[in-house]
Amino acid sequence: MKPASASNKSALTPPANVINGFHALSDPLRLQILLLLREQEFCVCDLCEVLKVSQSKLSFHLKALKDADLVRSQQSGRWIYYSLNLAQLVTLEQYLSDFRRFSTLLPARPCVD
Amino acid sequence: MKPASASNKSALTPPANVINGFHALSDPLRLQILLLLREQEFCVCDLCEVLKVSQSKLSFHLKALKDADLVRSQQSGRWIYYSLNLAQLVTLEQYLSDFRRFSTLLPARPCVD
DNA sequence: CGGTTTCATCAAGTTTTGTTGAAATGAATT
DNA sequence: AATTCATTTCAACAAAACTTGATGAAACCG
Repeated sequence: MKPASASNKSALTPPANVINGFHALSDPLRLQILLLLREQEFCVCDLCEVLKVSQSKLSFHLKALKDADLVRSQQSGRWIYYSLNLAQLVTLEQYLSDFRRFSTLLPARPCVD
Repeated sequence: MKPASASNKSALTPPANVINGFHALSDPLRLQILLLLREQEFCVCDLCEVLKVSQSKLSFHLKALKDADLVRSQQSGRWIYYSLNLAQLVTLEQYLSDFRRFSTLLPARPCVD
């Protein structure tokens, strides 16, 4: 067994959905997809045309975004429409904002009582 | 019949520092490093011990964080202290918050003519 | 039914990332 | 200047991510 030492404060493993989320955001094409979806839903073939990429390539990246829960898909006849999942974006935004909130060091902030 | 394709307004390439930033955040060890730096500066050897990883491995990830401008390093004698760069974290947070602000689709919004 | 459209998935190959241990750098100490 | 300590860099390998072209499944149309 492991002693709960005082220096054990922040050995927390970051949540998987956060890791996956940031990874999904770390690709230019995937970010462009998200930028487009910000304005409206898109089916795959329209995204292909707008972004000028092959369908299988797009499918690969849409899967990455979906696995990261950043987009949702919804079938309508032959088409599959992708849309943003704002909730997950907010989750990631929150995670980043917690860095600021819990940080003891603020940049160039004078220390006043 | 195909749905009307959207206007080509947002074909913007996302900025490199954003891409690099999110990539740097997409690794568990790197996030743990940032979590530690949130509380105080650390030299490499202390980080090694706390995180139980080899020095060269840590060095690799610190370089990734530094290239992404998420941390700064500062030499003091033989030691090199790493600290958070909150400004870059705020930049990424802003980028995410813009998704919300500029999004026209709110979740669970009914479609009315 | 047979053919076409839309999309996902697969296999094979390529590129990028990450890991490891050893060697190199560079500042302090003796 | 030799040695020690903290850290980076390197080379070799392993693992993961990405690309490409082909194949397949489901929805639709005539």
